[in-house]
Order: sequence, then structure tokens, then C-alpha cells
Amino acid sequence: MTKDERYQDASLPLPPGVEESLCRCGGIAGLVEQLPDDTIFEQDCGLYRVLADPLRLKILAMLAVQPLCVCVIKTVLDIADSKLSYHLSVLKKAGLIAGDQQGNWIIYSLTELGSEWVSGHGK
Amino acid sequence: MTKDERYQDASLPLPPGVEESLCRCGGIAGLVEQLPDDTIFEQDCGLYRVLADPLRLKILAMLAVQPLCVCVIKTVLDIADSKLSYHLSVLKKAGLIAGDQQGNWIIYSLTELGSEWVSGHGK
DNA sequence: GCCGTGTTTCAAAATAATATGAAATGTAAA
DNA sequence: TTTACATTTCATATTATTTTGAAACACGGC
Repeated sequence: MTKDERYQDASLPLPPGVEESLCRCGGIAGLVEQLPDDTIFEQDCGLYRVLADPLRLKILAMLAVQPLCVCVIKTVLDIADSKLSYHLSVLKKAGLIAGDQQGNWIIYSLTELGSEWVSGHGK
Repeated sequence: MTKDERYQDASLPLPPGVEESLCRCGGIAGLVEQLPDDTIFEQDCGLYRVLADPLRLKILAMLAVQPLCVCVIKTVLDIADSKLSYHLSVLKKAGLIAGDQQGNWIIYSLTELGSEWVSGHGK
């Protein structure tokens, strides 16, 4: 048994500790097999990108208290209409909130996904 | 008792449903009181920003299998050294991973925070 | 129909994050 | 001390996200 047969990744010089445990899990190939498909990472990071903004987190927190129309959210955040509308659209596209037109107003509330996330987060 | 006394936010015309429930929780002022401080949102969104990248999520998944040196991660991800180094630094700065120099190599592993996050995520 | 109000859309400008490649750092071994 | 190797740093280019303000849209009341 040559070194090349024992270690799938003999081409890559490694520190002893890593080489050993890596070998035990099937080398680099074995490691890769344990990973989810790349599309999963893309998908997951999509949600994180949506959450990666303080205004959006605050909007979610507000809607966790109760459904609100845009004008109330705007009053609390004190930002321009179009800016708020942009962030609402990001949250909506991600399926975290939904808007319900009621006369002149649009009342936003958390979707099921949205409330799952909020509660699963300890806020 | 005038309308202005009953409703703190009488200045802002609201749809009936929202006005009612908002009034019950102390108006806009009451709503704001229930929200965490802005610094909390800033802080939380910092973590989400770090997680908002597929490469970084994949690196975390790899390190969840076992500690690895940069060259192994690089082989799996197949990206340029400096690019990998950049993403490692982002993860390190966020306290999700830590590097341990061992001879010529640096072996990265999940920190406690890092493994908490990975396991609390069902991956 | 025409207003007034609440909200969204659009294109452009401003800002932030990421990618790239060359040069630098640090380490071990000769 | 020179060399080879693993990794990082730096400056710059590229790309993605956010902001801004004007215009458009949708709804209800006159």
C-alpha cells in the first residue's frame, strides 16, 4: 500500500492533524459529499441578505407587535416614502411580510414565514 | 374627553382596524416602547450581513465537519487565495471562526459562537 | 369627471461589498 | 541566510445594494 493509495489527497501537503481526520472522513471527496448542494447555500444566503439591514429588522419587529399601515411605519422610522417602500418590497419579495389594501391604505403584516422567523429568533 | 385625548396619534389619519389596535397598545409611543433599541438591530444585522454570502455559508458548513487549513478550503471552493482570505477574515472578525497557526499552515475551526449558529440552524 | 391622500415605481446618484492580482508577511527547513 | 511554501495585505476594479427625488398609480370622496 503506497502513500497515494492510503491518502486520496496525497497531492496536497497537509498539516498532520488535518490530514489524519480528513483521511478518516474520506479525504476531500468525502468532505465534499457531506456538504449540502450549492443551491442550498445560495438560497439560505438570500434570506440573510434580506435580514442584513437594520431598517428591515425594525420593520419586522414593528409588525410583530401588530399589523401596520405604511404611514405608521414611516412615522416611526422617519424616512422618505420611497425609501420605506423599497425596504417593504424587499421584505415582501422574500415572503416575510404581506400587504393588504384597505381603502386608501395598505396594511402590512408578517406572513407565516415572517412570524416563524421572528419567534424563532427570540426578539 | 376629546378625540385628541383618547388617541395619542390623532394627527395621523389611520384605517379603523389599525387605529383601534394601535390605540390599545398605547399609540405610536406605546408601539415604539415595545421595540428593542436601535443598536440591537444594528448588531443583529451585522451577523446577517456576514452570513449573506454563499461562500461563507459553505466555509462554515465545511468547518462544521472538521477544522481545516486554508489550502483544503481553497481546493474545495476553487477560488483565488486572496478571495478566500477575504471571506475568512469576514468570518473571523464576526467571531464565527478562529485560526490556529500550526507550522506553515493556519487551521481554521468554528468558534463556540460559530458552532452554536451552525447547529441552531439545522444544517 | 376631478381632487386629495397614501403608496409605489422609476432612473440616476451615492454608497457598500466583493473580486482581482501583485506584493508582502511569516514559518520551517536546507 | 537563502529558499520554498502557506497565507495575508494592499490598491484598484467591478459589481451589488441603497438612497434620492420626481413622477406615476390607486383609491375614495366631492
